[in-house]
Amino acid sequence: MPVSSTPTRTLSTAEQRREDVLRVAMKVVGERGLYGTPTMDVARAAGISQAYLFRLFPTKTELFLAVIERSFRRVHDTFVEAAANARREGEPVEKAIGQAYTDLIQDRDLLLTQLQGQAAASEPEVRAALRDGFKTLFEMVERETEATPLEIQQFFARGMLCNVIAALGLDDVEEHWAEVLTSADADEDC
Amino acid sequence: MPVSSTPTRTLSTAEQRREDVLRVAMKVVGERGLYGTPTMDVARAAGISQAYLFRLFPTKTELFLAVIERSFRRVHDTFVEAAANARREGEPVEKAIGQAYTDLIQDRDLLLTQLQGQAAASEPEVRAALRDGFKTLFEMVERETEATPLEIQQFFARGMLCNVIAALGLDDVEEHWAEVLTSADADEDC
DNA sequence: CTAGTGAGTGAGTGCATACTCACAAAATCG
DNA sequence: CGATTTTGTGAGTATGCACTCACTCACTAG
Repeated sequence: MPVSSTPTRTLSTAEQRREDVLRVAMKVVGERGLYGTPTMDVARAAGISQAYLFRLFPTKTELFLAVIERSFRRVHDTFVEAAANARREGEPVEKAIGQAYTDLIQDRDLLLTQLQGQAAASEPEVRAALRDGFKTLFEMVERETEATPLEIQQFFARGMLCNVIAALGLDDVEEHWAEVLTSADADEDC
Repeated sequence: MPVSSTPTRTLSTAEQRREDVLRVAMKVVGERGLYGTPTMDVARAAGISQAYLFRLFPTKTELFLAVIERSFRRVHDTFVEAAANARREGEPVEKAIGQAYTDLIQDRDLLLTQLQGQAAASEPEVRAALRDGFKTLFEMVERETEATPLEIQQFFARGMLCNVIAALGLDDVEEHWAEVLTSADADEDC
């Protein structure tokens, strides 16, 4: 384990590479999921050989799991940071969370990754990772906000709706039904 | 096209077979989706040869599309029927829809099929079928109920949450977070 | 009966793809 | 410097799977 190395380096460390791979893997895997994405596509997108991809992640499933975990971590960290900021500034945490939320749903890859994870939940390891991710997320929201159980449920429900909005590309559909489903307004007119 | 045939028949008509196949296909396809489900599995589950499966559905994608359409049709018809019944009995349509809803979410295969459809939405034909299904569903709900746009949005959002609850099997998880997410209560205590 | 049609299959074919291995070159260590 | 570790690859292999083809058999019309 090289620790005291010179900063000039043309090769990456494996850890760095893994991180790079995961970032681009979220794009590729988000489209077609665990079963539909050839490892070759991931390798190509990451700019490495397929052989080396398999050295970084010994199995396709493990790569997929890492993608999912990264996806959850991103959501989690974003919320925690927003809440911490709000608290430090003396602003309402609810608002901050709301803002973090609208930031996150801009990230199409993130939403698609979530969806693909759920679709592969028949794989026990994947299901376990998803349950764990949701549990952590849930408890964080419960801890950081004053929201009631019903509100939290609605919060997550809305998140799931965002996933399918991303998958169907409803943002670009200019029809009444699509606009109602995608609308983010809090006001309710009769 | 045999129309005036005797009712004793050991072979099925192709139409009948197709329907049979779709019914069992919802089970199989719901687990692993378009890319993850070998056609052989569907054929075996339906009790026919793979060769004949391909005569009934010329391509795997077309089979998948048929599954999705069937899935949407089931949801649609259930709601329409419930609404019609309620109206005939002079009962509130909202309640009837709510009841139809809780009936539908008992059908795990149906929910999983929906989720798998969404996960395969990068396939243009699939995406088109999903958009069409949602549009039809949306307009039906809008027509049959008095719900506000926000309510309709929440209605669909909750449907999406049900899909992932089914996928993760949260009904069987006896932990606080899972219970809150799966709870169907309308009452909100402080 | 015979001829024709539609249900149904066994046994492939060819290609995609998860995973491996033998090897090269760069970095680091002593 | 040479020895060792670590990043990285080209060229496989073996299996799984979508789709095909040449058939057989059940049924019906005439």
